[in-house]
Amino acid sequence: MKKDQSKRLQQQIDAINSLVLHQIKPSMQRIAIMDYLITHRTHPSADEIYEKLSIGMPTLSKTTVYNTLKLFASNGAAQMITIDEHQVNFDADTSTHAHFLCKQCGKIYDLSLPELATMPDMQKIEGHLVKEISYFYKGICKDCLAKGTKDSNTN
Amino acid sequence: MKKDQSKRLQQQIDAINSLVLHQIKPSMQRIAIMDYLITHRTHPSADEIYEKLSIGMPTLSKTTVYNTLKLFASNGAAQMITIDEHQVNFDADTSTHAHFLCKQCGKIYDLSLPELATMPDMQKIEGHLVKEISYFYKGICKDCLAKGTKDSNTN
DNA sequence: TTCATATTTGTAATGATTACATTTTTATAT
DNA sequence: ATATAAAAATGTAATCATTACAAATATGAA
Repeated sequence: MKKDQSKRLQQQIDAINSLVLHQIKPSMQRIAIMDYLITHRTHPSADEIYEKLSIGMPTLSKTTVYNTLKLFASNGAAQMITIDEHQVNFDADTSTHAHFLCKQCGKIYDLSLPELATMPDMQKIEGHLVKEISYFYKGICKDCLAKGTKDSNTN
Repeated sequence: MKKDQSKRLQQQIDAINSLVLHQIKPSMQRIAIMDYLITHRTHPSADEIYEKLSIGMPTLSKTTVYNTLKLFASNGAAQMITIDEHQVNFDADTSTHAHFLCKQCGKIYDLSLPELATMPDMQKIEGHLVKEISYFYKGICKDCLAKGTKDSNTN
């Protein structure tokens, strides 16, 4: 229907705006990747993005996805999340917020921790110039806790 | 001299104590690895530990180092630090403290952030059970700032 | 000593990420 | 429009940290 199309279009525009805002020249691939990041708030990995996008964009190269995400990160258009020791994840939300990784299902959640947000960017801590901040939490997520409650919740 | 020897011995004992405290049966390799972690507060990687220890312990296997560090981490005897996207680093100090990675020299610093230490372990945040907490900061360290100040410090 | 179990070892995968050379696209000047 | 240079994307082949796995060794109880 018409509404879906115009919504899609608006999303594309949002992606382009974010690129331009962060001094990144838009291209088909960059728009597609940024769009994916904005519309999928699941903190995808490079490989995940590649797998999904290459369906509708068969010529897409995995190298392009890696290069583009690295570009996004260094221009502040995306956040690189190293919460999982096995792969890097990405987040289009570059505001300082915390992440929670469920050790059981592997899902990464956003956490809003208002008391931490008070720290301004680009400040010095113990003499070091801070450019990036990450708050990572790991454990068992709400959903997995609920599932596990059935019988074994002793540990 | 005598003093050095007794100091070394005390360090070994500290390593063993940490293992036993965390329900890890001591072995030559485990003691050596824990001892290395305690006496080298540089947040070494598995490979770094292997390279250094294998000099005085030629039969040591890299797999053992990896397995042992994983064991330490899951028993709370060491902290796994995923601040660097290229490799995992380890810290024998399991108290909740922050880490700072210098993007220029790659060194990892400990940061004591008193206001963050207030959060007790094992609490729930937004319904998720938190078991581990990591605070990561990245930027340019004190030393690199000092070196760089000579001429180019405009950016 | 003997058996069972835990630990270590060495080698061979695995798999995410990167290097690199080639091809394609884009922008600009003619 | 065309030529040309620069930027971006592509595909393949490395790299390299980490893990899987099977064999060897050490440990501890019976």
